[in-house]
Amino acid sequence: MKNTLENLILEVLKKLDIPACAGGEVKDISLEHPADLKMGDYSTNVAMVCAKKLGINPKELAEKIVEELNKNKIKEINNIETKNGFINFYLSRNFFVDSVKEVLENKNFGKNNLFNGKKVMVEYTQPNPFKPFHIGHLMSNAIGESISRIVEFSGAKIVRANYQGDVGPHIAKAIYQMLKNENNTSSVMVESVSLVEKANYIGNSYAKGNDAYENDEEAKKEIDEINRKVYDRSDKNINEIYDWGKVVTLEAFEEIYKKLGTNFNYYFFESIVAPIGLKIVYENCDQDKPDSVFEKSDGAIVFHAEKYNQKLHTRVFINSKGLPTYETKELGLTQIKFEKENPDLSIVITANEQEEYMKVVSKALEIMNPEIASKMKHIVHGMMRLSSGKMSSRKGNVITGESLIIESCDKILEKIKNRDFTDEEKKQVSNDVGVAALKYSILKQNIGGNIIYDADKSISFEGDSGPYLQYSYARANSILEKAKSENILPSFVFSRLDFKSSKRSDLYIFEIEKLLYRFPEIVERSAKEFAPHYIANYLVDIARAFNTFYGNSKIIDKNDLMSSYKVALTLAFSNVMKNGLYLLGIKVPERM
RNA sequence: GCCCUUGUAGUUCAAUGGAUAGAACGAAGCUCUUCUAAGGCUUUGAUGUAGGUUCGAUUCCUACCAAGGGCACCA
Repeated sequence: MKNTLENLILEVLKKLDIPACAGGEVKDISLEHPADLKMGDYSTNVAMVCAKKLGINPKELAEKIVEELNKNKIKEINNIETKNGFINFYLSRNFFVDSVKEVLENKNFGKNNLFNGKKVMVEYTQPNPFKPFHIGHLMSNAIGESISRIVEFSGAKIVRANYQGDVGPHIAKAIYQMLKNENNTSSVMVESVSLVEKANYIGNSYAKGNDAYENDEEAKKEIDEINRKVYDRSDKNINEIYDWGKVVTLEAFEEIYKKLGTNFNYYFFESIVAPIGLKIVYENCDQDKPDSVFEKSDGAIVFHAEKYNQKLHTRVFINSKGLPTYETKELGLTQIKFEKENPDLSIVITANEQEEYMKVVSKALEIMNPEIASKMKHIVHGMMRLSSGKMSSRKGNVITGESLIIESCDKILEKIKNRDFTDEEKKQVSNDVGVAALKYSILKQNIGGNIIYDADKSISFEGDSGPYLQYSYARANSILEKAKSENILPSFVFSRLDFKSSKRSDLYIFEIEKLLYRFPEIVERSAKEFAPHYIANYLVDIARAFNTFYGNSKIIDKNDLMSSYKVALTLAFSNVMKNGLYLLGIKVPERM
């Protein structure tokens, strides 16, 4: 539709002999949906832009253009008018009814081909064994999963990857603490203890070990020693705890992924990636050559990124003990990704605290392997902070990602306890809705900014929330079932008649129609910008339109000729809502 | 000190350089003998400061102020 209108406008410009604009070389011309539905369905500023070039009155030019446009109006256009220099197009009932029809008939409604034939690898979540699954991992997971689905919906083949630190100081800290509490540790390392308890024990050990590392010189020495032993596997006792703890924490993570709805294709580990990175760095470090990428400095091997871009800074790639840092591991990781899958685009999603490091790593990569570097994309998200000061890591009452999920799900369970569900259904619904509440609160806003998480607010599921969207879907679904039982089938027979723009109940219908056909554009924009929040905001808009319609008119009514079309509209809404929520990684309960 | 990001109703967030800056929460009022009230309908209120570019700036540029992050052997 947009292309059709653009062509019509171009033709008119040619006719009016406005060559400066007719050639299309003016970039400022836009054709878009106006914010206000009263301003029509499409709107263009072409008259204002051209008038400026020609030095004439924009309003007069707009009127001339409208006059020409009206000479051969196509059937999808109802009316064209001009206001304040804008030219507004009003589409006809035919167009809207056909677009609702398309939602029902086209199984691929909403898809686009932005990434057709491309393979895209997305790395996200990245929790570390021996550490708790914290809130940041939850954010990365929600964002990564949603971006994966959106890009997949846009034609790409998606490869989901997770990257985990199975070596390094954090492991040594946890093991140090577990060795100290040997009795407790051995009592946890038995079959009868649940996975959750085991994982909690390890997570708490890490927190205490970390504390000791920072405040106790003796402990620091011991931990450094354990760290070395973890690398070279020279201590039988440590190996035993390490192997056990790694399996336990990874299994606990799998339980969380299951709840969140993620399936990874690859798990990359730092222990595998580190030697590859070391090799790359050593191969590109030669003091005798003036163009050596890496240089020795104070016993470490560093990269002077500021040489290439003064906004960047120097970073250590291999420390003075010969151990690789995060930067070097990242180089190894990237190489392995391209060896295994050779993606057209490789996305890494992390918190924004890693943005500056990544720029340096990416500059080093660019010098050594520009082709791969050009296919890398780093997407950063903000940090989740709690609105109340209740959380304190020192007191040990850290809120983990997992505890947030559990808290949220429990609240839902409480809310639906009197509903007519089996225990199994209750469990399923409370899980789906609880997870939706969290995911939505992460995805509804631009991913770059910090999120202020208010536990109390996320528990109240009103208004702008995941459960609100699910609830709207469940209501629609319940209508569709009732329609089926009363034998009112979706139909378009009376959809083109008897609608009046002056009738309120009809206005509610128009609003849903006007939002429905925009869904594919919204998805495409989300894919182009890797920004799920456009979809989240759109879904709230359409849910609100549907709920208004629902609250103010009766849909199932045997005496109403329009009832079958209203059912068709309800079905179209439920399809779009279902697809939209899928793209956010949110499940849709049929009842709730 | 340098670099990056962010400043929008009381609060949490929207707004591809466009029209009267949208929602939600909160607050006040109304609404279930009718398809799920986790709903619907009213009312209330905002672009950090100072310049610049533009027919038009929340959006782009400059300075300042404020918040967050990063600046060598943690990730």
